[in-house]
Amino acid sequence: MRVAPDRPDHSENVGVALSQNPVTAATAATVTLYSPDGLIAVQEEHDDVIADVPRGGSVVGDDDLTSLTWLQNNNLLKSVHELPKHEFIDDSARDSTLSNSSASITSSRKISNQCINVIPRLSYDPQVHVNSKPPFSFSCLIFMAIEDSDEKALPVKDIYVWILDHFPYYRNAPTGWKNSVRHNLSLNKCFKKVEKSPHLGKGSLWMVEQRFRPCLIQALQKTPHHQYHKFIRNLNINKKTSADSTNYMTGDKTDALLISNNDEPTTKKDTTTETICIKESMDDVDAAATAMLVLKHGGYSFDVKAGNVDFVLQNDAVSAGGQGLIEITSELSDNCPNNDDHNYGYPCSTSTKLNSSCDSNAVPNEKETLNRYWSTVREDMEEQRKIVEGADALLNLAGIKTTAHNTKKRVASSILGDEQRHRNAKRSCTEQSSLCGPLVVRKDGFSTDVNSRKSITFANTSSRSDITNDDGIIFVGDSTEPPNVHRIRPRSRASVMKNQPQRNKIEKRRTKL
DNA sequence: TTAACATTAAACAAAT
DNA sequence: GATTTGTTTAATGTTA
Ligand SMILES: [Mg+2]
Repeated sequence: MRVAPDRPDHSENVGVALSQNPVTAATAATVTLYSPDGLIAVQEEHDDVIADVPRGGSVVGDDDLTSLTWLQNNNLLKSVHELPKHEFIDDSARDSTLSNSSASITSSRKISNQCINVIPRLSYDPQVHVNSKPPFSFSCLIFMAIEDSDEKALPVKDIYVWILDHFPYYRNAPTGWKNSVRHNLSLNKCFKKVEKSPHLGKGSLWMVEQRFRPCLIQALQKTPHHQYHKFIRNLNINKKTSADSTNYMTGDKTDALLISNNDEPTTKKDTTTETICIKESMDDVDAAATAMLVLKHGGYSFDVKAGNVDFVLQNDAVSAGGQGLIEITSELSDNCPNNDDHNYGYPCSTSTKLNSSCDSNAVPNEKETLNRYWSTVREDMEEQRKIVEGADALLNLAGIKTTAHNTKKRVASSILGDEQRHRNAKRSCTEQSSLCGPLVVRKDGFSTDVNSRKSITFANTSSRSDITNDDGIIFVGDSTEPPNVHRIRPRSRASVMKNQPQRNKIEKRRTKL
């Protein structure tokens, strides 16, 4: 008999989730911008500005990526206990804060008369705000836990323990979170299983898949209110962690470890040219070429610095946007292999916004440090570029197709593009259509995602005789791959109904007129 | 509005 | 046999 997951009633637990959205407000703000060439621009803007007011007086954006704290600390070795405990304002306290918020705003920021919707920077302390759900996603939590371990690997049990230790919220949370952790470990490509010797207990160890590490870092950086470096003892953002296989094999506790051999960079769903290239080449390319291929395509040595490198080259003239942001296109983004379902794709989108403001709490010679940093970054980039070029040449000689000179990789294939268009066009129609979709037979092996709200879009293609047979079966795709068959599920009634209030509203207004 | 991202629940199998 | 671990599907919420 199965025991249903325990779901304690926590109706009395008045937990407050951190707001995910920065509060915006019309303000007059002085924004200090730092760019790679060391230029400092001071902007006086009347605009909607993120009301994220830092301690210490200057304006810091929603992440510290460009702050010196971030750049300088290869080893962001901070204790969670360093977190201040008094500035966090949860939603319950927010209302009262709003009325006198201007008192909390530092001198660098003048609040216009109309502005009321500003709250001071939140400083979240998980040890104190035990009723607030941590702002970190499960992947981030897992990542932090693993990174914080000596071996850079943990069994699930220890991941639980780490999370409980660092985020006591989960002590009283519904037990489902453990399920979520396991779910995430399992589904998320960023985490891989590593076998360990049986006598070490049940289950496997879990590690971070190196090539996805930058994505996880980026996800951390994007976490609102993140202070992740305070949770991780040794998050070395500039290097591939040394604790991959080698560290493992020699570690005290783990000398019987074996790296699982099913941690291929590709899964059955992985249809990217990038990974396909790698997979196909493994058999018939010599080791050197393969290594270079890995180097090139995987970015497996992949690190934040590499990402920044490209950013510099691509953005020699970095422009400061009107919102106090420098918009960049980072190679980091492109290198994050995140296009597959269940990549749990970390926010490695095509463009990344780095908040370019600086923290006045940073060390005094920050400008110099930044300049130094960027110059080494340029050097590194040039070196890397040469290696990549070499790899391309070698691989082309070996008859391996590369995406040389194509840093913008994985542009959606035409098939996907078509699908996308189909979906875009059909999804809205589908909402009104029958709640019972036909059977879809996919021949192309593309998305095996049976998420109804994606797949059902094909239902409306039933009017197309070219892809629909008499049984109402729809065929999609034209490759010779074995078909994936699934029955399209309808969009749930609840989901459909969700849009109802709005329609009513519109209708009401119309009749009023 | 949409796809992508994320969370939660749960069924189920295998390992311990 | 019970519990833990791991995989998978489903439903739905959230974000850009
Ligand atoms: Mg995984």
